[in-house]
Amino acid sequence: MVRKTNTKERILDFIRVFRRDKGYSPSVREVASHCGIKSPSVVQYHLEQLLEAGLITKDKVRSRSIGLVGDEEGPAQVPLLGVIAAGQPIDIPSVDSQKAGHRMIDVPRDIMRNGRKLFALQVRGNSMVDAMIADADILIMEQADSVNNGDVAACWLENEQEVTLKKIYYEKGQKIRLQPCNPYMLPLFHDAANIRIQGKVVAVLRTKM
Amino acid sequence: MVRKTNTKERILDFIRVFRRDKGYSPSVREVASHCGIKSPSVVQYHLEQLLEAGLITKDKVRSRSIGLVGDEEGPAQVPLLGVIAAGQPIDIPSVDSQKAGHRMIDVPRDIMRNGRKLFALQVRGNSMVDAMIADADILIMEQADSVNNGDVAACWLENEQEVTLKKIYYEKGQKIRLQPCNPYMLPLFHDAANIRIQGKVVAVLRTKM
DNA sequence: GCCAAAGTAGAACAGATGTTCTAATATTGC
DNA sequence: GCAATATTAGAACATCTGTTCTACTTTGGC
Repeated sequence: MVRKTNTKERILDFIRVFRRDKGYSPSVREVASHCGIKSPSVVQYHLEQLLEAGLITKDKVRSRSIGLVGDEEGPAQVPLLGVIAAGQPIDIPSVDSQKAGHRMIDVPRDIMRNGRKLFALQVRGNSMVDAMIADADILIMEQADSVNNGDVAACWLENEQEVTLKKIYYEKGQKIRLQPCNPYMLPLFHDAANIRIQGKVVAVLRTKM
Repeated sequence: MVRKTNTKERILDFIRVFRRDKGYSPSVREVASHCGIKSPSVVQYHLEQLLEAGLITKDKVRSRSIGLVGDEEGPAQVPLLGVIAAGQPIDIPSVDSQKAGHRMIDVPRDIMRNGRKLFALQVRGNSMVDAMIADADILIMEQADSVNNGDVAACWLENEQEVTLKKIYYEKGQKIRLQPCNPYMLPLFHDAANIRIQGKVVAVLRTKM
């Protein structure tokens, strides 16, 4: 099966962007069509379970009556947990503690998908120009110990004692290919043992120009 | 006839409470029923006029697609007006026309300050790596013919026939210094006459990693 | 491999829904 | 009162839409 992401997640995501975009909910068949599903009954099948799980609301028989729970309102913000620089590992004090006076960073709504644990780090220095990331940029990251091939991740390199931001590809023989985001630069190869994934980069914001 | 309030007002009021209550819009016949109207065509008749007057939005044929304008505290979004690439000038079709089916881009709330006319352009190609901007990045821009020293602007270079993104510094003698955002790169100098400012870059978003 | 469970596809149906057309009725300006 | 305009009704239609049912395929545990 090629499908990587969960069908229910894709459905939720589609409903979210559709609603945000159009102001009303998609029909069952529109969901099917945009999520690569061939039959409305399949959508119905998943909607019933999402309803049971309390993730959506929905009136019987009413068209376009799907609602998302706990979605709207409340500004889209993530806590700024610290600084990321080349020479020091990321110290994440526990993402949940947003109570502690962390500055909150405004982010685009559409990256706040179903309860992902997101946080922000501010880049210090110019060590990541090879990842097209400038001094003072804000990285929006998701907590993760491991990532999928092609994801951009923040990695701590044990031997080098430094943080780097690269696309991750798992290769044969416990090797990991670190591919710079800048397409003009060449990849590095490391032993998996040398690399500690510290989080997955979801977005980059540059608002101070 | 006993009807005291205007029919259009009653329709608008009903749509408003219905949406607030249910989270989606009523159907034409539901409007009719709750507003004491006997025929869906009458509702259609009034909806057309409300649409013309710009008081509601509505997609043709889509059920329950009525939206109220200026109501619910729209999410922070700006219209994606087009593409920006090295070899072609930016063609901005008029920032106001957000009605035309432009895709709307979610942006951080805090960049939407005091009614600035913002729009978004998607970067195509890798011609702006020197500005730390990657392919597919989203530029959030503000309409502007001129900028202040140090602002990052999109400039059209007449002689070279290309778009570039640089920090702008006005120097003596009608010269303009174009300073790359990448601190490792050297500035260019141009005659002011060769440069047409096309907009000021407010932010850069990179959400597809 | 085997089996149960989960997921997908397709068809079919009843009712909902937006739309259009024509005709009737009410309102307004003169 | 009269005519022009605005509004309302009703019917009819094509399509959209939610729902249900059955059958088929994939997945995961053993």
